[in-house]
Formats: sequence, C-alpha cells, structure tokens
Amino acid sequence: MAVDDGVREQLQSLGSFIRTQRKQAQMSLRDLAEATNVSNPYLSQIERGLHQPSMRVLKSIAVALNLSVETLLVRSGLLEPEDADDPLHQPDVETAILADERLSDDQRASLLAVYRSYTRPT
Amino acid sequence: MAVDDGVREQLQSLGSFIRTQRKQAQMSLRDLAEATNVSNPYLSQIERGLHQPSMRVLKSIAVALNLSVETLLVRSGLLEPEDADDPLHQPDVETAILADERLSDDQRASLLAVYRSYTRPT
DNA sequence: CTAGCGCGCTAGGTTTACTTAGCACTGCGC
DNA sequence: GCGCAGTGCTAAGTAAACCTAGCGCGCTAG
Repeated sequence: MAVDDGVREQLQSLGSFIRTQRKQAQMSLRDLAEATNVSNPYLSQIERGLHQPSMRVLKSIAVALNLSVETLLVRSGLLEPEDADDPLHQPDVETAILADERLSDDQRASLLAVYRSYTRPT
Repeated sequence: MAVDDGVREQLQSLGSFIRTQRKQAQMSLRDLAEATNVSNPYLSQIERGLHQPSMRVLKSIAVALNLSVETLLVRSGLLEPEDADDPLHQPDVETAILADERLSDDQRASLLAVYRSYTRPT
C-alpha cells in the first residue's frame, strides 16, 4: 500500500526523538521503563524504530518525559503539524524565550541567537 | 492499576461514536472495511469496544469517515479535549523547543542544554 | 586483576491486534 | 414456497505488540 511507504521512516524519527529526550532527561532505559510500565527491551526497540508503539505506550512515554502527546503523535506521523484548531497549543520558541522571566536579558539574547542560527541557516 | 479503570469505558465510547458516524455516512461495515483496509469483523469489534485499535487503524478510520484524528483520540482517551486552562501545561520554552519541527534532534538537545544551564544553575 | 554494577541489547515466549472463512438473520424478487 | 444479496457477527488462525530472562560491554572499586 502506498500509505505504508513512509512508515518505517516515521518510526525511525519517532524513536530517535524519544531517545534524545530520554537522554536529555538523564534517564536510562530502565528508568523510563519503570516510569512508563513498559519493559526496557521494548523501549529499546521503539527507540530504534523497530516497532510501532500502541497509543497506550505512546501516552505513558509522553507523560514520563514531560512532553505533549501531540508532539509524539506528529513524530509518529499520526497527526499533521498544521492542526490549527488548537492555536493556544502552538508554541513559538521565540515568544516563549522572550516571555521567560527566569532568563536575564543577556541569556535571552544568546538563546535567541542560537535558535535563529538553527532555524535560519546561511 | 487504577489508571486502567476507565479504559473499557473509553473503548465503548470510541466504538459507539465510530458506529454512529459510519451509519451517518450510510456505510456498511464492509464499505468501511474497504475504505480503511481493515477487515470488517475487526471493525465490528472496535465499534463494540472489544479492542483498542492501533494508531494506524484509528487514522484510516478517521480519514475514511472524514473525521479529525483528534476527535477520535479524545474519544479514545488519549488526548485531552482542550488544555487552555490547564495550569500544568504552561507554554514554556522547553515545550516550544520540543515542538519545533525545524530543529533537528541534536539542535533540540543543545538548545535545551543551554536553556537548562541558564535556568537551573548547578 | 577481578568482582560488581549499570548500561543497551538479543532470544524466545505470551498477549493482543488483526485477518480469513463462514454462520445466521433480514428483506426483496420470483 | 425458493433463492440470494446484503447486513452484522463468531471462530480460528496469523502477525505484531509487548514481556521475562539473560548476555556482553564499559565502568569504578577493592
């Protein structure tokens, strides 16, 4: 089926994203396994894109890693990024940085600089 | 687990919702089966709340019935109806970075690292 | 050096999503 | 009455999600 064409790719994308987030949170596979009630070998396989996790697993991963379920759904190709029916939930990095009271002006400036260098290359 | 208590209920809700939508679209189970590439007995079971469909199936049902995927996700209990008044869900920098599709995983990681070094000094 | 711990991963089994074949019922034409 | 087409559903099997047990590596300590 033509529909399945990009699925493996999406799984890979989802997996590496989860792995990055897990490492960012300083968690081992076993830590995440305990937090999600999912076995660590299976999490390993998900992160390597070998399996398509169920909604139940996807949600518990999202909760454990403090990220929105939508983000994972977009990554897994279920949800389109452009879903505009929830405008409040369409966070803008620059706005968020500017609004963050914990940052000094200098810190804000350098964060924005880094962000812009990523998103507006060359 | 206490978390699973409402799951059957949600499945029931999801199922009857799908059934209603299908009948409204004047489709038989076999019609929907053909449109979704899912077998009609399995669709029958989903509509009666006997199974938790995978993301793949859920999406193809949504497409076939001209529904938004989110609607089905809410029905299945994966997504919250709205998070505007959710105090925990403050649109902060980390969330915005995580959701930014233009960033690679590596870029996300280093941006987060910088941000965290600012907001959580040793 | 080696005993131990924590890490990610493999192997093999269980559970659950999902399919194929076919049954029972209803309504319509003959 | 007799098909027969169309409906939803059951039964039994296959495929895939998911778990348990355990291996092998890199570390740090004794």
